[in-house]
Amino acid sequence: MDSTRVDTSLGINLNINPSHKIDETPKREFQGHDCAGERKASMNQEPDPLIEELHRIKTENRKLTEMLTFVCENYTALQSHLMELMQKNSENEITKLGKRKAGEEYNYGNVSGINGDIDSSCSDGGSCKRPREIKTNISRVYVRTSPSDMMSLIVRDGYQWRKYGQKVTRDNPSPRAYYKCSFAPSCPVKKKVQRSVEDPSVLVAIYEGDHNHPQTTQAVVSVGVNPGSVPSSNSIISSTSSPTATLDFIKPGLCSNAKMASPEIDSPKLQQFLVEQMASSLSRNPSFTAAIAAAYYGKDFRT
DNA sequence: CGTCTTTGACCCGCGC
DNA sequence: GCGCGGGTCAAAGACG
Ligand SMILES: [Zn+2]
Repeated sequence: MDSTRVDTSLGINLNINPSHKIDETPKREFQGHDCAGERKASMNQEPDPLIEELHRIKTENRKLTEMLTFVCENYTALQSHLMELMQKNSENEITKLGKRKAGEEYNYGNVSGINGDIDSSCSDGGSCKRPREIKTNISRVYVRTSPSDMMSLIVRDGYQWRKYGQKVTRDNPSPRAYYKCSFAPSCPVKKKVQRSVEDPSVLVAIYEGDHNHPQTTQAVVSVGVNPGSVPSSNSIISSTSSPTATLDFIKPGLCSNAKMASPEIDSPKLQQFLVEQMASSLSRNPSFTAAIAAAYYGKDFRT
């Protein structure tokens, strides 16, 4: 039950309640052990208030768990966004010469959707054929695998995929696998999975498009508590202090779809508020970006 | 028997 | 035009 392991050691000021009620966070209930004295005091009386309080604590605990799940979800999404920004910065600095060499080291990131596809209209007058429109949003996810499935090239993300190709690429000794969603053609999502050049225990999954259906296997959006149903437990590399925080796979693009899966978490407006707040808090901290980069490379230089 | 994986062939864009 | 590299197709096989 260490659902508190994803602690916000980054100093993120998470105002879950917009009305600054953060002071009455039920830390006391969360600790659980220190309630002994309190319970002993109330043991002399009838057990009704005790049960009542227990119930309340249970509810609160569940609420907190949900909130934690949600926060981690947003955290992952934000991280991907940060990767995107960092990649853009790197590309600007590196310019374009030696783009193949640059691609080896700086191709992490997340080109999520809104790529400025300006000038999609045919300015040329006549044939406006654009066979490869990039309207699908592409997201890149790094997944650490256990050394046992070193050659499986499988990322368990809750969806069902059908492999339709595998190629050996130029810059990477490990092959790249091509997957389509099993719901194709109704669901046009594709993904590419390849091992990282730097760290062969890290899989790089590139997703294109959004699913228009729920996940086929549940028990994926679990935080901290791993139900053990996933044998090849993949874990996203996402933390600054510990090299691998086992946030099970959450795709940033799914946040819009996942709101039907978690309808009780208030409103999407609050979600956006949370994301924005986290973004501002994180982007204000310059060492965070460096730490993220370090975490993505599996190294651990703490300033 | 249906579904998924494997794997060589094929296609297409790009640089020369 | 040609070669190269990345992406996809589809026949054959594996698997349940
Ligand atoms: Zn799908």
